Amino acid sequence: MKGLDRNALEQVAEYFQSLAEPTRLCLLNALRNGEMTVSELAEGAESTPANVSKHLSLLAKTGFVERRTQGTSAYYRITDPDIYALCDLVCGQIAKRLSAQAEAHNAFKKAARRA
Amino acid sequence: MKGLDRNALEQVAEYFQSLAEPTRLCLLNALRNGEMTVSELAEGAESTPANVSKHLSLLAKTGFVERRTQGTSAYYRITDPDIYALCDLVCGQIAKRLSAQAEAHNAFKKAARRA
DNA sequence: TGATTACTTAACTAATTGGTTGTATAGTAG
DNA sequence: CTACTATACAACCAATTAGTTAAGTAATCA
Repeated sequence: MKGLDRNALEQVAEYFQSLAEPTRLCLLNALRNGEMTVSELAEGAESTPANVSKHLSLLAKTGFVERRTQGTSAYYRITDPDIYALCDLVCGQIAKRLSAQAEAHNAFKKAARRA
Repeated sequence: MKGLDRNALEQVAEYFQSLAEPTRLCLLNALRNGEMTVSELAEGAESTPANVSKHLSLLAKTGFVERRTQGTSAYYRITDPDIYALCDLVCGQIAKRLSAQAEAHNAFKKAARRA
């Protein structure tokens, strides 16, 4: 990520955009355990099949998931498990921030006690 | 990222959302080389100071950058360089996809030649 | 065949967002 | 003080988007 032209930046942004929605993250997280149908995913995500289907087709378009049909059901699965490395990295970043916040909070309380 | 409640998912989504915009990625990329003023960043990103200022305050609010003023200028810098690990990981993912696409493209051409 | 199930998609609404423009603030120079 | 510079911010607009609703498609079963 050094000499990035506008086109490359847009690709990276689109990648992040796919992950910038709680419901989609929930779907990807559910798919950690293997492929699932739309209705199973909808139940797990506490959403409607229509909404989940829309999110899944976006994730399919951007290459995060793949689709397989069997009978009247559509099974979705993760294309490349490496994306979880990304999610875990982000979770680590957020955890780091939260602990930094906690530390700052403690420091503040300490200072308040001194005052 | 296993047992994630709605709140955690929203935090992660917000994190990704901050990175889901080409101009903001451009700013973060420019800040790899150290702190810069708003107008310097605006020039580098081929945007207006007002627009860049808005993006920077979002990045500051979500904790990606920090602000320092000197004279009439505002200098921004990266809070935690570890975010670049994330960006590089994403670039790697995208590169992987592009090469997969290229391979599929070649396979298609090969098949077409055979037909 | 008709009925049911599972999913997709189009149309719509409400909310969000990137960018622009104009105004306000703060520091600096004369 | 005024004038100028750098930045921030509010108001606004156009475009995008998450979610709902209803209609449409495809496979299964009586």
